[in-house]
Amino acid sequence: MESPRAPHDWNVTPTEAVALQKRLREQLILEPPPGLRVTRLAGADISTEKGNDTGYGGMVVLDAATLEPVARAVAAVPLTFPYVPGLLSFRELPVLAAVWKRLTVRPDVLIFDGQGTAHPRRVGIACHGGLLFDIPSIGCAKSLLVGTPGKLAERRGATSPITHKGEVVGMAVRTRAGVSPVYVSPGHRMDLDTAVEWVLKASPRYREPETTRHAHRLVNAFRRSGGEAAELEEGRPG
DNA sequence: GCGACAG
DNA sequence: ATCTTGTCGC
Repeated sequence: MESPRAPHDWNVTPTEAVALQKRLREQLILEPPPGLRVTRLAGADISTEKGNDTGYGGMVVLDAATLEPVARAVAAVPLTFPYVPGLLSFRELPVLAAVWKRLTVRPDVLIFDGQGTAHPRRVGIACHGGLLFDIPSIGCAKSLLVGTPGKLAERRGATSPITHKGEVVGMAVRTRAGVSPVYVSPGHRMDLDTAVEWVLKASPRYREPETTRHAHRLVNAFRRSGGEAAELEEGRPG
């Protein structure tokens, strides 16, 4: 008997990856679990360096009320898939899956650095990762892959739908007044409104969510340390 | 065919 | 994403 969310093989070609995305898309649940209570938020990211094919990944779990780090984990894994626009998850998720196994404190929502449904086939890394880890997830990207947002006010909190081929696939969200917006879209077990709500709550001061900022700093420190986890695994100021 | 193209 | 110093501006 096959599990509803049996992990698939990562050893695939770009053509096979596209076919897999079309199947994964059908498994997406674009609605949050009834009565979802978010007490912990987490951010995921990976860092790489030019002459090295290693992906240094990390995740940081934050208390949703204070946005203070409560747990973290890292993992260094060889990268076997190239960066291809639209297939980012096949390059980064093998690394994040190793990190996820080491993360003992489970978050209620996981925010990815990349798109959710604002994707050519509506299966960005946030969707794929949400399905893989079976967790409510959000895609929060710094730039667009597809779609066009309408004009949005300069004040923090302003939003404008991102339309692609006649449908709303995400939302441009101004997390900081007068600064470029971030592009938010639901991953899995999530809807657009809830995704926007949490990205704004997680970004009280800077353009990017604290989840992403913490994860970004963690993986960069991890990479520069040459893959020496050591103190990076336990609580340490960001 | 041409241009666009998350990280 | 990464390679990289200084510099303009609040």
